[in-house]
This record gives sequence, structure tokens and C-alpha cells, in this order.
Amino acid sequence: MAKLTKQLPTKRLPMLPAERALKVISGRWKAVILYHLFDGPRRLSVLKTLVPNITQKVLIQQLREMEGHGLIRREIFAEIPSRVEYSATRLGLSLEPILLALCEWGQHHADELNEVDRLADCIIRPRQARQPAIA
Amino acid sequence: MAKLTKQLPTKRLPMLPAERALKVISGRWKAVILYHLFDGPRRLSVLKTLVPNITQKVLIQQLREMEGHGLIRREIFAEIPSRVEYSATRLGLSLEPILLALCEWGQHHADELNEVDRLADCIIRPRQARQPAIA
DNA sequence: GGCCATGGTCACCTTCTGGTCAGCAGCGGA
DNA sequence: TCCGCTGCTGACCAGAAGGTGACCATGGCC
Repeated sequence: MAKLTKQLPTKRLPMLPAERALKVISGRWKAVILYHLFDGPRRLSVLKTLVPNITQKVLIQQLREMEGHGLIRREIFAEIPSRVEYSATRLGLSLEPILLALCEWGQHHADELNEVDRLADCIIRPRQARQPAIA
Repeated sequence: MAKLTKQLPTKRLPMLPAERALKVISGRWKAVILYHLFDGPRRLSVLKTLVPNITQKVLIQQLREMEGHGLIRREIFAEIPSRVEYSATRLGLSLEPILLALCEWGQHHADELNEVDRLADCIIRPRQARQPAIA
């Protein structure tokens, strides 16, 4: 029998839908991780290099939480050597427009407060900007 | 000279726009408070009753943070007796569609995970549903 | 003066989150 | 056999966020 990912009891999310959504996506690295998974499945080791400054333990921690919330999927490929891949679920993908909106609002906000200089580029881009349509 | 609201040094927000936005709106009560302010200016005492279960100290704390981030405005009216009102700024109002999207997504999320029963009504509604157009 | 309401502060404590560091199992290659 | 890579866990810790309770200043009213 396959050893499943340890499932912590997934403590109850807030009652109010908006707070629930916020709780689910606000974690120190979740937006970034999610963004990278929007581009396709990624192995842990790849994510580690894509999200520098994150430790492996914390990365896994964030991934587990997102998995528990149904945003991402964890698949073990029974190859030799075996491989583990993380990918966004439908539910996770449905967050893309929201993340995009947040990103735009964040820029707007920095703009209004004259703090644009303290702002990095928005790595979250509309899908078509990342995957040019194949004519 | 008017005594200004004590300004804590407003610690720097994250560099990435999306994270910045998340940081700004994710606080235990911010979404709810904001929602109530979308409907118009509110006095502290009124907010306290609108958001039950929040203590005054925490309420003020959340209001201060949002004020610092430019989402809301605090005005003291020099009437007798003087009155303090909190209201959403343009910047704060610009969050409405996002909060709405989060709310919808939250419902969608609960739906997908079969946890709709654990969900309260979405108090955040599109503006027109709350303020019917005046012919 | 005594009492209440409003808006607010301070000191303190608890919980949650993220973080460091060390360690481990499975597998392949030298 | 020892080393290194990959994926993962556990002990422990520090800081932030949220929460409680006591207390304060101003001003009205009786």
C-alpha cells in the first residue's frame, strides 16, 4: 500500500468566503510557488531553485498546506529513480485571475503611495503573455 | 497643532506586488471592516457593533494599519461633542472588486471541497446589490 | 462632585508562522 | 563501501499577530 502524504487535520478555515480565500492563499511563499506551478508541473528540486531564499523544509510545508487546500497536486512517478512532481489543480488554476488582480492592485497601491521604487517586477503575468499563442 | 494619529514606522511591505496586496488586506478583521466602510463612513462605536467579537483594542489596531496603508481615512469632527469617523479612501474602494472576487472564489473553493455547510453567507456583495441605482 | 459615554493607550500573554539545523531513507555511481 | 542526490521529517526557536484586562482623557449631564 502506497504511503500517503501525511495529512495534518487541516484546521478549519474561516466561515466567511473572502476570509477563507485569503487564508488559503496568504502564506509567505504561496503566491510565488503557485505562479511557478501555473507554468506546469515542477519537481521539488526545481521549485527550490525557482524560489530562492526558501528552505526546503518551509517549501515542503507550504506545498503541503496548498495540497491540503486542494490548490496543488503531488504525484510520485514510479520510475527508477522515482520522481515527485507538484502541479496546480483546476482549483489552483482558478486562482490565476485573482493573483493577477492582486498583482495589479499591488502596483497601483505602490503607485499611490509613491513607493514604486520599493517594488519588484510582477512575476505573475497573464497566461498569454507567458505562452504566446501558437499562431 | 492637531495631535496626529500615532504613526508606527509602517514596516516595509513586500517587494512583489501580489504579496504586497495580500499583506495589506490580510488581517484577521480587515476584510470585514473594509466591507462595512464600503457602505459609508462609520464611527468607532458603530464598527464595534458591526463587527462583533472584536475587541476595541484590536479594532483600532486594524484600523490604524489600514490607515497607514492608505485604505481608510480617520476624521475627527470638531463638533460638540466631537466625533471620530472612519471611511474608505479611493484606494480602499478600489479593493472592492478584489474582495468580491475573493468572496466568490471562497465559495467556489468550499464547494469543490464539499464544505459549503461550514461557510457563512458572503457579506460582501456587489455595490449595486446594496445600493440600488436611483432610477 | 459623581457618573456615564466615547475614543484611545499600555502591559502582558498566547498562538501561529516561518525559520534554522540536524538527521534519515532510497537509490545510483565510483 | 562510501559519497552524493532527492525528498522528507522532527526538535527547537524567534517574531509577528491577535487577544485580554486595566486604565486614561475629554466632555456632557444630573
